[in-house]
Amino acid sequence: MPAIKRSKQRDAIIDFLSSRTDHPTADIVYVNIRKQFPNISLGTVYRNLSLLAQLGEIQKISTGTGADRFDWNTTPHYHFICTDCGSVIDLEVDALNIIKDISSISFDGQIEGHVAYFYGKCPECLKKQRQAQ
Amino acid sequence: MPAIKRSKQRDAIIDFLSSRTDHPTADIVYVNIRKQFPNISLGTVYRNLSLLAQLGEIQKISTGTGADRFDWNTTPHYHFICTDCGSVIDLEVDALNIIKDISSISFDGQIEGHVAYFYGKCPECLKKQRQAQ
DNA sequence: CTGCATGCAAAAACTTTGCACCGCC
DNA sequence: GGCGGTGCAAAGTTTTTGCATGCAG
Repeated sequence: MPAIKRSKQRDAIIDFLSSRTDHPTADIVYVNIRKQFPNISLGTVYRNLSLLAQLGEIQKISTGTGADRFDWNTTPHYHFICTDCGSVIDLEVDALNIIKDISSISFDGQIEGHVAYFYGKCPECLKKQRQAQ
Repeated sequence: MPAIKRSKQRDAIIDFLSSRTDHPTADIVYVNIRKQFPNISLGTVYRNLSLLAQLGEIQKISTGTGADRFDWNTTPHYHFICTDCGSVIDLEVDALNIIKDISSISFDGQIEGHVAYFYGKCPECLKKQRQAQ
């Protein structure tokens, strides 16, 4: 594999992601990095996000609705996706329990990782719903 | 919401899905249904798959790589996705354990459902890997 | 009849890629 | 200078949608 050289654009992408906890899409990253690098291209953003995800420096989240999102928080945790507004929120769940469940699975293949998404209504949308009644 | 009328095309899609356990993509459904309805359009396939998923009659699986897949098996179960060949395999895990974990999550929103994907190498690819060595 | 479902095609949404150029080591 | 990264644009992939027509209830 080719050597990896540092670049200002990639640094800026990491900086931006580390400043957010709301799991931005590639396009949101692009729009924001443009404030600093007006000439950066969407292709570069995608290339770097893919690279960083492969390196394990960020996490890619496929919500199943709309564009993929990216999370700088690589510690084991899970995601909640609001079915009303689409926002993605970190969940603190003890991964150990789920990992214990995995070890009990009878499966001939080799399980190397897992992701879990929880769906429902986020606190914001719950509040709005109650107000509307 | 509008009333739902039965259609031969939708019936055929359900029939096809119920005959498979390999979680076909919309395109695979399309190609196969065309044997029976040569004039069916991809749009109709997508419309019906979305509808059925909303009704809870099938399950949509966003693997994060390539097109979404659809599963006729709506009983609680999880999916294994092979990182080598992309195949999707049903996993028999006791959902109750995971649901117990969920109830212990401290979260102000309302969790209504969850999905989990497990990644790794499927039995087939493991075998090939061993043979190649 | 009424209006939902379909076929068709265009377009939208999202992501990847080829290529020439730029800049770091 | 060599090689990886970038910008730009084109193309690829997957999914949605507008509209006229067809068919179920």
